[in-house]
Amino acid sequence: MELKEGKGLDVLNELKERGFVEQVTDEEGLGEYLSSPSTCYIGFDPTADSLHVGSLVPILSLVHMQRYGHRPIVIVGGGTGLIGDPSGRTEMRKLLSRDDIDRNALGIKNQLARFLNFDDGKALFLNNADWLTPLNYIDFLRDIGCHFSVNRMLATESYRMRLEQGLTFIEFNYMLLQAYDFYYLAKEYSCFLQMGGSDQWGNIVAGVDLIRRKLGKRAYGMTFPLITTASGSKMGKTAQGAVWLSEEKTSVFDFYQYWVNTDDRDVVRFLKLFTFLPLEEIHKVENLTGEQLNPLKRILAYEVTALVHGHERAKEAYLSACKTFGFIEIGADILPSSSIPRAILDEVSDAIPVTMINKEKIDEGVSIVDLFVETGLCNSRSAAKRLIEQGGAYVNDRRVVDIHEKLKKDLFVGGSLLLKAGKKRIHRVRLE
RNA sequence: GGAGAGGUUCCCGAGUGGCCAAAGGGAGCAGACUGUAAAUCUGCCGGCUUGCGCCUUCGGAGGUUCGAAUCCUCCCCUCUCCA
Repeated sequence: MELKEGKGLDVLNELKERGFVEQVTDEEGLGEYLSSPSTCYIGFDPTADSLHVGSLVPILSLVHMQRYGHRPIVIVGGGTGLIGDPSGRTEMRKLLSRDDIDRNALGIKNQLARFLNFDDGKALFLNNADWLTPLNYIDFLRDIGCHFSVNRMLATESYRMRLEQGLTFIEFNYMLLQAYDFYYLAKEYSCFLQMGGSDQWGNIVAGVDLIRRKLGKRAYGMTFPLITTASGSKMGKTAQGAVWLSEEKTSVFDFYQYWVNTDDRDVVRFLKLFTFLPLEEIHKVENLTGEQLNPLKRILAYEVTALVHGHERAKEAYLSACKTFGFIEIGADILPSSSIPRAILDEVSDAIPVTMINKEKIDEGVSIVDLFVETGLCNSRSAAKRLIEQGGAYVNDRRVVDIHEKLKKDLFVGGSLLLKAGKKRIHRVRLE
């Protein structure tokens, strides 16, 4: 990963131009802070063992920081995860066990290692359980609690919406703990910038205040906008659930497809947010409309997939999609920095998710309905039948009309067969 | 601890003894149209079944009844007011 030369304002400007910045506590001061190599941090909740598309913005902001020579710190909330952040929630979070949290933290760390360089302390991965669990309740109240005004806490957006629903005391403490994290990092790691989602504003500001009071130093906060799609839904949510960054949870092909299916209105915005393609190049394609956006969508999908899964896997997904949806020439002048293959390649690569099936089973013929269920393309046999009745089921690109159809061996061309649910969801079945 | 209100299928939300697998909306899925877009239109949208139909569901457990999401009892949970 190449390093960028530049002053603090440059990172800030790049982040702003790319749409990463919602709010900053003190823009001028922050610019100054970032004018020399500095440290910044973001906390991630260990609520699952994988991050999803929604976490991409925070992750990539840290990557930008590292590229400009700053030191990102990732905090995994091993301690705060035991509490549960009420921000942006209308219901209390499910409390996780310690084991769950530890396992999730590990998964998250492995994923982040794909994005950030953790060598030689260029980025740090810390677990706040290390300093939160040893805290003594009485000491904490006296040292930290005395700096917080309940009146002001209640006035914050994050708590106000919860006051209608009910808020437990354990959750009410979350803000103090996160503020303490920031204070601790400022003290121990000279980290004076915290970033986070817009729902974190209250927690971040609390930390900034605490640092001022305890250390007499100036700290900064920055929040990212909540990224929604043009049609109004949250990023990374589909009927199947979240779009995950881990291959086990969301196949590379599906991941790629998620991005190709981006709404027209979002394409340029997403190129800025989710790829590292130079802004000058993106500016040049900003005015493309209609069908011309298709190459951009493919590039967007390719680039994001490459960031998350690597170029090889991205290429496979891209070529698999081309096989199904057709190849279009992507001009060399369109976003030239992208390494998407621009010529027709006839490599035999395949990123379509695969299910293996026992050979013996096929001999007596396997029911088409069962196969759709087994591959996960349908949730139940009823759903599979419905799909067929509605004409959305395909075997090797032939529409299935009969619910009772049994698939025989001869349909397995070269030992494999292609199932489609609708026009976009594809699955391969191989004999073993 | 006391008083009241409430917990319905993915979400919101109707339903107060049979016509309820449960209105309506949203989300989602499929089809048509397209550009793997959006919008629109049509259909679907608990499970099993070719189908007649059968099974499971209305916070939980019991009960009344030929029959319960609807009535009764106990329990759990949430909210509001009071302490």
